[in-house]
Amino acid sequence: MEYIAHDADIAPVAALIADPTRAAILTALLGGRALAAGELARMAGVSAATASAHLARLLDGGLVDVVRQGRHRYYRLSGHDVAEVLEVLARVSARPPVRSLRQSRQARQLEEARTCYDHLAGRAGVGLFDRLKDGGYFAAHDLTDAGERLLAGLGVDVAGARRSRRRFAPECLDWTERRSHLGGALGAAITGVLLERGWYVRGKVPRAVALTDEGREGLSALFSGKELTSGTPVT
Amino acid sequence: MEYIAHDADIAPVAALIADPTRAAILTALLGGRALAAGELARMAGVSAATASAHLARLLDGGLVDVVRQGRHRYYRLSGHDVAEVLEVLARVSARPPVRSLRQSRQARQLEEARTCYDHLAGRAGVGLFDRLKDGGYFAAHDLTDAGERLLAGLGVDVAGARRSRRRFAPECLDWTERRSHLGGALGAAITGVLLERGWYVRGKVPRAVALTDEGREGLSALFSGKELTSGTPVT
DNA sequence: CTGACGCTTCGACGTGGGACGAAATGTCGG
DNA sequence: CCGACATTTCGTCCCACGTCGAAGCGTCAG
Repeated sequence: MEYIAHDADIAPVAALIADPTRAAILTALLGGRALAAGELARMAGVSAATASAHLARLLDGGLVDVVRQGRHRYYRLSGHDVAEVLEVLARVSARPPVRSLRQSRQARQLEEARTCYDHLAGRAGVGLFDRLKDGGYFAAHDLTDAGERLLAGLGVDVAGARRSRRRFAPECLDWTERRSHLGGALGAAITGVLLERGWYVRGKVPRAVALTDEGREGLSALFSGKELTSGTPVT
Repeated sequence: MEYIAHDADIAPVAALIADPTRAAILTALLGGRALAAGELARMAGVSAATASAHLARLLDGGLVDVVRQGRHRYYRLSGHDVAEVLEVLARVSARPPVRSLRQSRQARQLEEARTCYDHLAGRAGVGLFDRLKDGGYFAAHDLTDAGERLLAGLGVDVAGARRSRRRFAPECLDWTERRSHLGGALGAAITGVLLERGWYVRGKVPRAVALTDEGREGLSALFSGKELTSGTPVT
């Protein structure tokens, strides 16, 4: 259960953003225009010397680019991924402490079962994936022979999914459940069949789906009577 | 030219991630499982006391949740947006210093002219938007009367674009040019006409498009002889 | 050539915060 | 009720870093 190696040192970049003055400079630059050092100093409310030191560090860290033009030096964000970091950081920084009732009801619906792009997610997605693994239908990022037969019987075009240019069966980390569900071409193919058969139907809230009675019976029969437990073990 | 108010204090959250020990804890939690305090201390290579202090700060900052279970305390990331921050931060932290020749050639093609979803971006997109504004065809986030006539003559279904549920004419910040181009329903409609007329054709690289000779002439005539300059003024 | 201006480098100062060991709190097994 | 264990709190040390004024480079105007 290894994940893609994405262990770049996060701390140094975060440290660059962590200083209030540098954060002010970066958000000023978020507008997309290149700004002169002096102007940034004024905006951030520090002396030219201080701003210069900060800009040097941001430059060294690769968060900004500089364009020398006459006796001015214009700084700008070094790329759209930097802007993305700032925006996503702003989003979590502005997180409201609590949610309204309406929002929390919708949130609960989405936690139960929803689509993630085109495949099943939420407790339902995680549960389905667990049952595929527990039943010996799926292992090591691929279907077993038993799994191929199971899905063929259900009407899933596994061969077609394999020919697709998408990744076949990547695990997709589910953040309300903090566990993985099945994504990619296979996840989409399975979910397509579930919706066609009417085992799941789309709800009013955009990405929500709901299990129908037929779906409950069908899935139960498919996995030969095992209960679909939806407990949330912490480990 | 105001932007959406998104000026949450970024620095405090960044400061939480900026410490190497806390960053190690957070990335350990990125796997999605809830982990006990002692385990996190071991993973981060610090004493239990130190880890505890860090976890308290992360908790206070709202980056992690805690679940008390017996004499253990299991910590986990507080939401998927936190995970998003970490991942996007990892992406910029791992940025390769230089690009291969092939990549840089493709990058140059894309910088010149490309589609952004369904509308024109890159130098071409920014240039087109500038000429619309400079010619008095577009102002204050909407077409002027002259602009309506200009685009009607070209065959753009402006009325249809207005009826669309998409935003009509939002400015879309272009990160290779660091300037805005035209997006939304209107941007898509215009780009559709440009492609239909063969003024731009799609290139081999996925999102690349290229200006044809007819396109050069047509645009030149449209804007009554003004040159299409592609200089890059910094301000 | 000279003065004005923009920016960076240098030197010195002060504070914030991360590290650990030891002791306190809390929880489980018997 | 009592030891074993997990976790937090407390006290202390110390270094890293943000801040500014002054001095040093470049660049432009005349």
